[in-house]
Amino acid sequence: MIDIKYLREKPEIFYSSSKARGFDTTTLDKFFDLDREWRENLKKINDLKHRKNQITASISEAMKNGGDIQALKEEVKGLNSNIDSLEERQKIIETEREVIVRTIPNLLHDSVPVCKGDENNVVVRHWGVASVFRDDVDEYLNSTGKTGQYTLLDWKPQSHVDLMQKLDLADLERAGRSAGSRFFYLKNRLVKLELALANYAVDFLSERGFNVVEPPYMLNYRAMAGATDMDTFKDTLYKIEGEDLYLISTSEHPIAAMYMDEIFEESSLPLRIAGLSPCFRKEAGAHGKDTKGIFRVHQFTKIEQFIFCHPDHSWDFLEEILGNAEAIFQSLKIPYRVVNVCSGELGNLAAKKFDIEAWFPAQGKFREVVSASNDTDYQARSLGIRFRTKDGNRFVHTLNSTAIATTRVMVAIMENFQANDGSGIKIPEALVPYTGFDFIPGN
RNA sequence: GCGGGGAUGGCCCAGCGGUACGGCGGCAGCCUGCUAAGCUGUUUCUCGAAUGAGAGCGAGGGUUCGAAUCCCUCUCCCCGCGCCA
Repeated sequence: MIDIKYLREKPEIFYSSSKARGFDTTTLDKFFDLDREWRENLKKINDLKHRKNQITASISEAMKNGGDIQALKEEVKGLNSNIDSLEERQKIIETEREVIVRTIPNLLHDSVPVCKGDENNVVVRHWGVASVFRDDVDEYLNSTGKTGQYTLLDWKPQSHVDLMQKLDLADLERAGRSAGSRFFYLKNRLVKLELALANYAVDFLSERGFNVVEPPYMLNYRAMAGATDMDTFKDTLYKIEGEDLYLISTSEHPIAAMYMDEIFEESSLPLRIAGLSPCFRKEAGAHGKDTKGIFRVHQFTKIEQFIFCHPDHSWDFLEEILGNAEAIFQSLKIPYRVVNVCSGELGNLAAKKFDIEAWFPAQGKFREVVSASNDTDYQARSLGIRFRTKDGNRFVHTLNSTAIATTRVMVAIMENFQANDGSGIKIPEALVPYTGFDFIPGN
């Protein structure tokens, strides 16, 4: 959540940031109304309590000296009923204010492009020589500022759905029956490929100073509410019936919550953590999009980068985690572009976000495979994660980025490295030590 | 799941109906040539421009003029027992 004190101090900054995001600023008006009443109420309550404390002390005194205390007792009872009713009102105000404050998005970084839809996303750079079918050349060039390099294909690449069926790598129909749409049974060498990707990402990040963590796959409300926002709750989280537990939608959340209410020594920052977990997502509102295959699914495995750091360095670390993700895709030889995501498309937590979009030759477009965000102190404040300084405790900054979301990367590999006769899929060289094979053949 | 013991400031710990003791660490200052030691003060949150006031003893209720302390419910941790891949 945002800093209430700062909101009181500099309301205009929050109004302009909210406007750029397309966030309804009447919410901010409501906050200030409630906050004013809250402070007035607090003053009254504290004055009454002060009086009560004085009387209580004089009762104590009177009892020692054998004075009369009946009248004093009556006065305290009167004060108590006043205090009770004011505190009841105060609780209501606090709850309402809390609900509102939690919806107020993080302040945008200056470099975030302002927009409504995703049209103003800024392409920062692109990498690789893409395989582009002749009909998709315009799309590819327009998506790379006309400077993207490519190999022209005169044959239409097959979709990953067709490839998986042809090569017996997944069973989607049976998954539909036993679990529902957007689920899958992975099979054979695709399972090995997934394990290889997970292993590869874990090794890659370990070598770059990350501690590897496999987190709980469920969180209680308090941890989840601290690590996420209401949009995530509404649209993506699965709840366990009858328990205070939610299935995680990314290991970002359990890892952020891992240090809930803790205080780091400054010397222990930055703390780099690589999270490995399945991710469960409702994908509400995604009807009609990517209904086939494993591109958009309710359950997938992801290796995530997470960093707790000193506030002065978080923008450097955003470059670091984005760089790590890029290095992974370069090592896999998957062409991609980096996008600076515009204000209207940002989540509430992120002050700035870069997406990496890989080129998918069968779909003929760039699509999101990585999201790298700096949440500044927003998530840390909700979770109470601080570090010690000689001038008191300050909130850390938190950052997160995908390293590898296995399903999407497997789709990218299938689409980019399929043999032109549909006979199989080549495995990127960097993965071969992990898979133990360099090709997925047909039967 | 059953029994027993716990949860107090950054950390350790006392208090067990009269408003949170002491230590360690941190910070500021004093003091010796430096360091160590020693001495003094300070150390959480909220409101307030400020003198200041309020809150805070795992969480939530209750009894009382007054609750860290007594009562009830819950959470988590430790030690046994049970169950278990």
